[in-house]
Amino acid sequence: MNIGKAAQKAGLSVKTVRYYANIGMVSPQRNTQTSYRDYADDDVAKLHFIGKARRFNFNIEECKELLSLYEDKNRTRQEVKTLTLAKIAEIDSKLTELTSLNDQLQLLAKGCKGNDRPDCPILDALSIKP
Amino acid sequence: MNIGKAAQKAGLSVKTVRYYANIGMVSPQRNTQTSYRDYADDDVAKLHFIGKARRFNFNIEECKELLSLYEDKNRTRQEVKTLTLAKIAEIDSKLTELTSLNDQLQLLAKGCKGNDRPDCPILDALSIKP
DNA sequence: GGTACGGCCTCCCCTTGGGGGAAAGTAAAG
DNA sequence: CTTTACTTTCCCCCAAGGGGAGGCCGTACC
Repeated sequence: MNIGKAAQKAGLSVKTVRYYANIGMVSPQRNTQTSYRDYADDDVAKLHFIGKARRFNFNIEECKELLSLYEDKNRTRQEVKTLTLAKIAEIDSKLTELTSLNDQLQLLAKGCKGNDRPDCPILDALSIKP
Repeated sequence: MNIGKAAQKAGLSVKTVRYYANIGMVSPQRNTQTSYRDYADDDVAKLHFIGKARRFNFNIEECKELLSLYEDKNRTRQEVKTLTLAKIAEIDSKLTELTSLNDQLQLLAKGCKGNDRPDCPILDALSIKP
């Protein structure tokens, strides 16, 4: 099937699917006459897999790894689990950082009356030297 | 003072400070002979302010707004507080998203024994169509 | 006076993960 | 046959700088 259909089936944009082809992540056959990309069901399954992994915050490089594990019948669960645990740790650290940021901003906002006076404790806080 | 000293005082890299000058966020005087940038204490204070706001996850455009409020003696607290609350909401939504992601990955990892068997519930989950 | 070293300048390419759009070929429908 | 929709390649764009080349500038040292 053509790229438009494949993209639609996989729930991705045509641009995205073409990008994945360009970086060699999902390489469809080519129609020798028109040079249109020709996606097999198997390709669409891969695209779908990648889309889901991306939504799980795996980046392109990690998606490539997962995909090669997905295609490798000799893979072990260990390899996949390691990648997943690393991703969890990464998200955890991001969560910690954002939570702390949120707390600090909440404190700032709380200290500010939000009226039309020109003095502002938020700006003051941003001005203080470390 | 030269850019190196200014960057050091503000806790930023020289590249970053030069970038801020290029986009017109902090525009130092120029030495007419050497064309070296010449940072006043006031410029350094602004750089410092920006650095802190960036660490609070404000992006460049938002930093520009905050900076203009910072420099505007007629500003109101309301404007600053509005920006801050918007940033809090943004971070909140990111937190929600990441938390949900984390939960789902935890579930996947828990369902996987992580041994050397080739079948893998994580990959299976990524393969399921929506 | 020369020279070695470090700081500064501009300019250009690189990053992530695609988006937007132009120019041109192709397919399907009226 | 013409219009419209789809596809192709190609190029530029985003944020927020990082890395490095090639060329001035200034100073410390011999």
